[in-house]
Amino acid sequence: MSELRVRFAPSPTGYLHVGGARTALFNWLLARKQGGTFILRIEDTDVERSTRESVDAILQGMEWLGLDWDEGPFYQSDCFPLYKEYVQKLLDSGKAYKCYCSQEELEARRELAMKEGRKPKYDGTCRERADQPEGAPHVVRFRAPQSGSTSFDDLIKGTITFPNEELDDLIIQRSDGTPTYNFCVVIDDAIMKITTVIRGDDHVNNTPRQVQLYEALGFPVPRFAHVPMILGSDKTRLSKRHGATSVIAYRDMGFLPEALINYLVRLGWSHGDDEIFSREEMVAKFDIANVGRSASVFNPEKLLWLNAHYIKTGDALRLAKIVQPLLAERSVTVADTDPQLVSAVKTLQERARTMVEMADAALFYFKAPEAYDQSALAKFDNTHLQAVFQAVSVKLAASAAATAAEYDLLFKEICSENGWKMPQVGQPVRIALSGGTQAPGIGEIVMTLGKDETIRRIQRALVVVAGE
RNA sequence: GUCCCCUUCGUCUAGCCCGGCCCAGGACACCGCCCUUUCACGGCGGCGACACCGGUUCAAAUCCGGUAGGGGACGCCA
Repeated sequence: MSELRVRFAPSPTGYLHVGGARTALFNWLLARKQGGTFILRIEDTDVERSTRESVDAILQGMEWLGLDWDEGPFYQSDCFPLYKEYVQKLLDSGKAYKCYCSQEELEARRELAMKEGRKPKYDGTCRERADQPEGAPHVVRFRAPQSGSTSFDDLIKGTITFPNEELDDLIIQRSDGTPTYNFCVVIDDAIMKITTVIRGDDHVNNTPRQVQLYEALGFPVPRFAHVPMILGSDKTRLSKRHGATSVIAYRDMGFLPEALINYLVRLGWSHGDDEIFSREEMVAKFDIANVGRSASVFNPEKLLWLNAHYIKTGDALRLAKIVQPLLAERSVTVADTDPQLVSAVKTLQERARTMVEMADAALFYFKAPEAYDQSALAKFDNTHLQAVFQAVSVKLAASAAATAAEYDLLFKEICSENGWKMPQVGQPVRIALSGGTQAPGIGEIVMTLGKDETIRRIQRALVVVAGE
């Protein structure tokens, strides 16, 4: 039994998007589950469009998601001499030939074919050409079989068969001497001894040509698993106009990597009715056989729900480290291990769906309100407010309470001593402390703020109210 | 146009391979009720789907055929 070797092979022409991330995840999961090897390979044969920035962005995205690779990253651009060797081999054995048709000619023929309702494939003009004009610009084409059919067993979609007439002689080397994608993947996957190719389903049409190439080159054909696409809400291929598609953009919007991973793994794959998966559970339960055959729509609402779940159940110290820089952007300076910050995080874990929401909601803990929600304040008459603030100040100053529960008890006492109902006290105090009406429980706020700061804010509110 | 693939609630999906347990289960969203000092969390309930047509069968979401719809590919991009 041979050991599993899989790879993720993005082309560095943009950031890591959610579709690519899911493909990488499925590869990673299978490798981890079976104790195989996960390889990262950068497909940068298109020198024009490949950039260093994209490579960095992809690496950064993988790292953030915790998808670590065992070998690589390998760059196809480092292997050009190797590809050339194989092109020559094919040329020597007559399995490839030089084609002198110009791009303009090809373009024109393609358009004509389309217009006449024919398949716009290469017409084979140079296939049997005898003369080899010295120094004339040319590409190298693979001499593909023209009859019969080519098929492969897809681990997800089952057996797929293509009639060979549908496949034309694809270009394996450009006129500038660089190799093309379909040729390089085959060489690389063969040389890296990839046993299972897991990739997006937009590649199924390429697969029969690649199978022919493997055979022509004398390489064993790997197994294939084509995972369905991720679509936008209008059921077309997911793109920028559907909103964010970059993995890093989700990080910046305050999503936790485990939430995105959990969301992605459930998109197209399932394990009964399970929804929440830890990394370990995913690895243990993942099976390519349970990947669905149809495309799925990316649903940001569900991602948000998952994110809320992971914030709710996450470790407060770790979350504090994540909000801290967000707070800094909002000009709040606090150490990420500051007990007050950790306490603030704890009071917000059940209320924030993203870390950005948490940062915004935490602001009031570190900045006393500059203004109060007037319409909320207007629900109470001025003398009542003054009486409440007065009573709270006095009671607090004399109290030894320190926990949220003890503070809650203290507010209950204030209520019973003055014949007030809880909302009559809680709401004004909440406004005095946070400026608004939407905040954690009073006891939690007071505990997080500390007794002294609480009294200061109450006093200030008293002055403002009394001055009106 | 040609080829390839796909089709269960609005969305993600279970069930389909090995027909009956499915007048189809779970989750997100939505609606309602409860909990409650605000906002949330949570609990309970509701709404809501087998694309269509035909066949096989005592019985079909499940098997077979066709139709329609959707997606993808058709590049000296990957």
